Amino acid sequence: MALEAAGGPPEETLSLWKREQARLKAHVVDRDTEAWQRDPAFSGLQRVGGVDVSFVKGDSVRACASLVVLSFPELEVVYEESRMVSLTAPYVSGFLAFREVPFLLELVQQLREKEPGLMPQVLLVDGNGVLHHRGFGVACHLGVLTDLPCVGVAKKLLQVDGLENNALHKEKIRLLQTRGDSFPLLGDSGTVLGMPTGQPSPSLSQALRSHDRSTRPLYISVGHRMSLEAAVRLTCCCCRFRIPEPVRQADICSREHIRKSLGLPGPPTPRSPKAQRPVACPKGDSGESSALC
DNA sequence: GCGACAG
DNA sequence: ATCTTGTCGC
Repeated sequence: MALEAAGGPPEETLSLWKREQARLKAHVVDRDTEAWQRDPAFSGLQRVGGVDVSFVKGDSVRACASLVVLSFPELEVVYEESRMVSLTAPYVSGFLAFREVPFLLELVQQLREKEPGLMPQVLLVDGNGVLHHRGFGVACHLGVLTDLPCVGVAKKLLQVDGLENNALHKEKIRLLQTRGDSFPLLGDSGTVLGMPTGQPSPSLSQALRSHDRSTRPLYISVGHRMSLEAAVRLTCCCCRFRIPEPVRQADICSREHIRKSLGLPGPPTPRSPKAQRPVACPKGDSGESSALC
């Protein structure tokens, strides 16, 4: 029947999607637009949002989209909303936004209507920003459509623009010693490649060690309305563990929602005997890396 | 044919 | 993304 399970979306669809990405890309702002973004302590920043989509195990359609808002710098959840959704678009590398963004957008709009005072001042998005085949990943996409500052936070390196997770890259990762350490991801487009409209695209992404006890880096890239420097610094300030709290809480939230909606076994009440501590941020520089908070 | 492939 | 308990370590 009308199942395209075999080879993914038809070429025609991908072509439309590419055009849409190119159109929206023109609206991306890859620099700081807010005063707090340039402040060494992020003074003025009070709410950081996170979004995520989790999936139902054996189901390729049902999923749960979540939006959470955390106070800053305490990182306490002040808002959370989850919604079961029916996915329409399949996952295709380079087109993640067409699968997830429509639902995330709905969550943001719902918040805008019902609790405008809790609107986050920035969104951490699970996935890439400008570190993308065409320089327009899901974090850019959501950023432009919501006009909110966004940061792309990916757990794996998307090997585009000549970037490779090879021995040299792994060696650079090994040199990241403490949280806040990072190195720039330099693609080929710095020379001639890159986008048609003559976008120079200098390193707009970095590999970041987000936690002292985590070897695997995060790949941070500009989403919208924020500089890479601020994006990396902010991400680090949001990390109690390897994954920044806003994204981590959104993930927990969506998975929990799925469990409930499936009427599953009792949720193991996670005891929290410890009082939560405010987040401490990285200290002075080391080599090419820098981080202040 | 082979390798790559954010979530 | 998801499949998964116990386990090793601080």
